[in-house]
Amino acid sequence: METSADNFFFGLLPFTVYFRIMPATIKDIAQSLGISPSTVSRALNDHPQIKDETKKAVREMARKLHYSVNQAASGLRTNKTFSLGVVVPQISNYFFSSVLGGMQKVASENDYQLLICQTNEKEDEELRYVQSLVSGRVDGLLMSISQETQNFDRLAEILSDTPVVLFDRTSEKIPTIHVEAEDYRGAYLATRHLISRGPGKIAHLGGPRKLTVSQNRLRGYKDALEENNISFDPGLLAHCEFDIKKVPEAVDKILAAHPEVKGIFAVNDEIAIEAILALKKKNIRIPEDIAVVGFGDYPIARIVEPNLTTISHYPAKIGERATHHLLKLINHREEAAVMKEVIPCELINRDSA
Amino acid sequence: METSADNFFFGLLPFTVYFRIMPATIKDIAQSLGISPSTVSRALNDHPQIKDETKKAVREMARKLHYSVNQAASGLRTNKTFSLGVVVPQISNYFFSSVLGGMQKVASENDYQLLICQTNEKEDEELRYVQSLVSGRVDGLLMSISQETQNFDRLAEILSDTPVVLFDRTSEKIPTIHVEAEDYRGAYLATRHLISRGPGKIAHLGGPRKLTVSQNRLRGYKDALEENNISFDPGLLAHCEFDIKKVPEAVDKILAAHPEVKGIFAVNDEIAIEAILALKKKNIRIPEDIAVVGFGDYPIARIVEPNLTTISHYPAKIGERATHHLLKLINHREEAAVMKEVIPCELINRDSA
DNA sequence: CTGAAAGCGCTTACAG
DNA sequence: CTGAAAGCGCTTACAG
Repeated sequence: METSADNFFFGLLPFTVYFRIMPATIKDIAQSLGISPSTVSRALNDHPQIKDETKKAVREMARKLHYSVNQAASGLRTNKTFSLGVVVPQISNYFFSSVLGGMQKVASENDYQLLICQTNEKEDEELRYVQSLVSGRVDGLLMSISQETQNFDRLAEILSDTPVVLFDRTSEKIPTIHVEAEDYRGAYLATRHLISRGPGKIAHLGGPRKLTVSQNRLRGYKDALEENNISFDPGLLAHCEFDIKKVPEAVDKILAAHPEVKGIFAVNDEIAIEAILALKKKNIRIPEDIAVVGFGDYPIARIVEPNLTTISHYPAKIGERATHHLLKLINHREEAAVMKEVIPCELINRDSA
Repeated sequence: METSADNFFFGLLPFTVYFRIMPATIKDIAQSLGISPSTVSRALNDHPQIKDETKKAVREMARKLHYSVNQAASGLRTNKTFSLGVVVPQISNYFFSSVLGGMQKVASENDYQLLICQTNEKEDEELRYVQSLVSGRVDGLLMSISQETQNFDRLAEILSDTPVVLFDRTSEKIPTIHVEAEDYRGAYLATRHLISRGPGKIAHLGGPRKLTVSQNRLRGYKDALEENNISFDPGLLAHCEFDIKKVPEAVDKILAAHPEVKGIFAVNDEIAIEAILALKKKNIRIPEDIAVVGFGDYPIARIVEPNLTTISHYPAKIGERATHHLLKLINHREEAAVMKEVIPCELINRDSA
């Protein structure tokens, strides 16, 4: 076994002194070939007026010299960076990391790269990142607004000069393309599913009130109740702010006001699963005594017992569509519009409801 | 309720025609203030020889004109991009997304941004991204090698000119700073924990053979056995390639060869949990009949029943340390060394073993 | 089909 | 303490 000194450094092997070899430029290629930099540039960009022979020679030499275009220089000249900025509240989160996966796919298919920033739900960090990305670093921005953000004026102002697509956490104060999950309809389906199991009260564990996501899911819940002639009872609603630590208390609150509750719809799977854990601790049977439906179809949904019935909202798809729209915005600026695309949700029927 | 037409577009609100307002430049500030661009640049960069008065005026005007530095231009001139490239096999994965979170934190504290690419475990995509990042886009690279990668020559060649730190998926063929979890010791601890529960055979569900991560965890397992005078039995080893679909078969294979097995150590939590699910289907009690230990302390570990005993390896910390090393490499190139930092692991004792 | 020249927005040695 | 000038590596109208 290795020693405990392993805990830190080991193996300080022979020093390597880095010296950054100056990368080859267009000028180097031109010189080695005895032609002009202009021609090299054109050949590299497959300009139609350059002889195939010349192109071939240039490409070969470029390979030989390990040439790769200097993006800063090219970007400075053309005002294109082939980078997209992404601003999310948190990277390490099932939903957002899946969205990022979808974005990366579409971006990469179109030879774009992603500059990803994490706001930690802080308004000032958000503003800082947006500012920095917009300053010549990216051709456009994909953004999901932080929870804390109150003042959209500055943001809207900065973004008015830049193609931007909002996803998931959107705001009407920033008029552009919005891509969202079908939050309203998903919540409606979830609640209807709970109602369909038989008569009884249905509670809702809601998310942060400020977020449109929470609001839309709450609306879906309320409308499903209404459609079934069940009047909305505020005592059946508790907000957990996406904070799983608040769940046991929220469940207690609901149970105290309405011990006879028979279904809970939670704003996301993490909250739903925490609720299941809390209910099980009280020896409440799921779904016999209380049924639970989540939102998101996180990997944990198929691990918890009973397996969580939930709404899948296809985060990778959200990322793909948002990126698709942004690239269209960048490439045909004149067609830019204020609009919303809603990605369909689906009820995944498992054992918790 | 909204109509099903919502599934796609809706709300094609008033068209907005974007026209990118040319952002203010240093020249604009200079003109409005009647001073030279040189002075503006110096003032903005807080050059010591500029009068405080001038600095103040310049900063005020910069704010008024919504000036922000053009990174492409500044980068072209100074050969600094203040961006770090990150190349990972997959973004939407608990381990990597947590590592990214840690990287983002340290990068942002040092005014660096992250350009993140996902290789999908493909050697050619990996090469393509590295190539592109290195071409003047980033000051350094953080990288976790894809499973498929066989040929390190080209990679090593490209990277020899660029500061690079490898994390988690490393290779000695790329001699630089490596940051890894304490895979060997974690596996050792996990296996020792299983052995300590009493006499009996301990199996291992291993990862992709090519990965050093898998190799180190396998070594830890073997050494723990050896230290307890248990000889290694290949019939107790099955490889699942990080593919949860292969787990039931692997469990069957082990159980067929050794029905009396009493502990399983899995290469990661996903595999461990899939094994628990498979065992439960066979009405095998956990941990009474067979105990299970995972690796990684994923969120699912505290949800599965029984709660998974596992090894925590602190992915965010791995990301933080890797970034820290890269920034040091970038800022004091001469101190660059070939070395390895190992982030300590810890046994998280829950109910599955 | 190719070249010479200008210029993208910045930084920085050089000069004063 | 400030300015004029050169130049980073590229692209592209202009000229031939």
